[in-house]
Amino acid sequence: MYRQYIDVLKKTTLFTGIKESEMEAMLYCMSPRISRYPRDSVIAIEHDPMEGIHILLKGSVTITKETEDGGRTLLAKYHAGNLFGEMAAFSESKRWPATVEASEDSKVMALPIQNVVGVCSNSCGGHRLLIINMLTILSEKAMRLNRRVEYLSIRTLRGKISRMLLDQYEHKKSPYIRLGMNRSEMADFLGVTRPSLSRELGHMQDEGILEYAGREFKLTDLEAMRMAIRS
Amino acid sequence: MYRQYIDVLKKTTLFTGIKESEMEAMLYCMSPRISRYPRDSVIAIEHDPMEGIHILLKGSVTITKETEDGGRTLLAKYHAGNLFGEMAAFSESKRWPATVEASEDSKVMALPIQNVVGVCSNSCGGHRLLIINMLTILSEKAMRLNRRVEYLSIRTLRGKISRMLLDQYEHKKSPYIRLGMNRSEMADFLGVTRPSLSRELGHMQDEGILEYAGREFKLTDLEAMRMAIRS
DNA sequence: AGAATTCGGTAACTCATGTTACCGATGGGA
DNA sequence: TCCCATCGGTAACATGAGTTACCGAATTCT
Repeated sequence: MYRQYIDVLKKTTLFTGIKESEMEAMLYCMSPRISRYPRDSVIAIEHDPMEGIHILLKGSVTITKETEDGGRTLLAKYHAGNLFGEMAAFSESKRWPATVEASEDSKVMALPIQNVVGVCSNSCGGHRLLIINMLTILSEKAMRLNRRVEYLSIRTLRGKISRMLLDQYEHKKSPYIRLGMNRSEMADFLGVTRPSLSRELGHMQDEGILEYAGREFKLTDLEAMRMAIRS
Repeated sequence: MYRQYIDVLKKTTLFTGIKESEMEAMLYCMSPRISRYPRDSVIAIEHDPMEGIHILLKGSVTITKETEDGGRTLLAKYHAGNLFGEMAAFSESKRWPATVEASEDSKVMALPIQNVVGVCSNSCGGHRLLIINMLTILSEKAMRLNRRVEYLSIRTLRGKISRMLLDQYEHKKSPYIRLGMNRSEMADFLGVTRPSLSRELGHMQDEGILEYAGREFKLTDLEAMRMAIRS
């Protein structure tokens, strides 16, 4: 019954380390609810109570948030194999912090949290791993948010840019960096406007601190970038 | 052996819902490591590998982070009954994201994460609750960080102030608000400088949007505040 | 009581960033 | 082929917020 979904489910970090053979049994054990949503239909509305964590089996969904003036901001877009709602599912309020809509015909698997953390009647061994994975997912999410807070807390635009690129540098150990986002997204991520970002990048290139073209960056003066971060 | 610590441990949300009678057995089951640290000694250094989640049994600790220029920023100060290290303990890297030092003579209980999520040989019932609590703690942390990102992403200072106070208003349903922080901390939280914050608060008071004295605020024009947030 | 420290308001000045608007390059669809 | 949308750079201008410095009030220490 759930076999057809195993390939998609393997993509989520929720099941890393769990054998395929175990997954089907675990799914039965957790009695997921699978729903279809036609394109542009609403999956959940901000403030709605939520029943568990969700895995997108097919299609894609957008996460949006109402702004004060009635507009919308796109927070994220997820594709098949992505997990969502995990942050709020275990929180006190258990309410959706944003609105979720299907941007294509989609299929979603909802796992009630009691069944995720619950005592497994089959006492399946993978369950413990599942919980560890869940903890890891939440930790990583918190760590990412923490990093973002650090970026946003830097007061100068040059500092923010430097911090972001240096982090990539530390990670890849290479001065050649390819970002996974376009300018608008980058500006958004750093909490500045796109023209301001473009201008500052231009200045930094003029000063020989870095070179760039589109999403490709080459860091040429790491010291200058480190300087820029100093509070 | 662990009985003496039960009163402190009850303060942490990690044990909420767990009976005192069960706690002692659970502690044995998790074999915690208890260490003493004299005042001003270092408990953990940024980037060190970590072995688990930590509970402060006695004393107080500071969490600091090195800035690029060799200075330090105080991120938090914890007291007896506080949990720390929970975010990184379950992350991929399992390294301390900041430095922890004892600001008084302190006693710390470290719970290795394998024992926290591990299969309990006594199959103690509280263990499941413990794990749920751990998930809740991480979720709440992520939610708080998320909120902070929202504040920091607002471009205008007036917007940030408004958002922060309106959130309190929604929460308490009262226009009379008492903040749990002083001006410097508030400025830091919003990612601005203290004089800028003071100035803007002054302007808002002049315009009759709010009144304040120290940590006490009275919101008089909610509409104006909502206006200010509009991206 | 006097001194030192912390806290918060204020003011003058500077400048970094937001705003707005326009333009060219690119690429996909009709 | 033309049109239209998206993306990113640029420029002029306005302004919001950082910087620095000072001051008084409240609090704590000696």
